[in-house]
Amino acid sequence: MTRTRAREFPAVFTLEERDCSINAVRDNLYLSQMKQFDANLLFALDALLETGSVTEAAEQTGVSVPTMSRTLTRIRKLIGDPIMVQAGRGLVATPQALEMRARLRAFVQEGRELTQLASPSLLDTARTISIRADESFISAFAAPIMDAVHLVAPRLALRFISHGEESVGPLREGVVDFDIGDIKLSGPEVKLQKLFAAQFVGVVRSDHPLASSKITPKRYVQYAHISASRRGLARGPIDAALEELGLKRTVSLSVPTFSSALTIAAGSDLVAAVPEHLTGIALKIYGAFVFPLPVRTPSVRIALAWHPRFDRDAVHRFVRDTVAKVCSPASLKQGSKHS
DNA sequence: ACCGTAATAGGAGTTTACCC
DNA sequence: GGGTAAACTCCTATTACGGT
Repeated sequence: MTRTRAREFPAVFTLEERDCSINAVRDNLYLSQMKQFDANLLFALDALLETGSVTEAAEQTGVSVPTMSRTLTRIRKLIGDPIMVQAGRGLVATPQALEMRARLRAFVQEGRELTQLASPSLLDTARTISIRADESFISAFAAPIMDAVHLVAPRLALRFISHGEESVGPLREGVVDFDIGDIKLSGPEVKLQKLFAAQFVGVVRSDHPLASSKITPKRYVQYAHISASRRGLARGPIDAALEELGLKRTVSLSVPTFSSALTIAAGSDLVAAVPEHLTGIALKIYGAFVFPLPVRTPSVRIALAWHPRFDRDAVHRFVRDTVAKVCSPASLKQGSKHS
């Protein structure tokens, strides 16, 4: 496997392309050269030719003088030429070394560029990151996340897609970079980071009669409700909590998303319950009245999930950190206050 | 196998002693 | 005083050795 690759890109491994033809690769001589080859030798030789001194080349490359001296010995053996010979206190390059110099420079330059490619600057990275999230999360966080991302990585594009069926497949294949929501996935193929615990709040239009005085469970059930459920379910944790108090609400309308429930509630007599992170939008855009639910409902743990194979990816890490910052409880508090 | 420390070898520049 | 050779010093490369 490795040998096949070496045959495909022989020029990377030696300075003499003519000796690295497919025929030469088949040659035992080339294979024995491959065994001795170390790309660092060429970086060292470049420093030696540039400085004309073992001492300075050692300093430049961060090794001791004896190490550089031994490296020069290895280079001499590999190339079969003295490469640099004593001239007074220093060394001078042999004609063969001088002949190699220009190509060596190009090799070193290319090597440096390649290693820089491995750790790209976020400023220059052009890439699209796909995030699968619930629509309420997208409404509340897509814009602030994008703003925070673009402060550091202006060429990164974010693609939010609606929350479909949860599975590891898309994460593994890179079709989806992140999954955000009440993640049920677990196992070695999923990395999780908790973002926040989402509580539900009630929303009505600003001049709704419910907003005129203290909202008790009894008053809460006196008005017709709108429920948000992707699967069209009219019953949820709120109904269960009310039932414990011997109360029952009337759900007159059921819609698939929290955003539409919010929009409809803000322009009707209906009472909606939406995740707390939509409070900002409810207040700022709709001028709605937002209130704590009069019954206790369990909070939903919102987490960020990704596949371990992207764990060390610099862009992934940056987006993860940014999402976590934007969604931190401190940011959420500030966001609600500002709205 | 590779690295660093210490010792060694060798070349060049500087200083000093000696001779004219 | 000036030129020359020997001694000394400094710098650099190499090698031996031990540690990781």
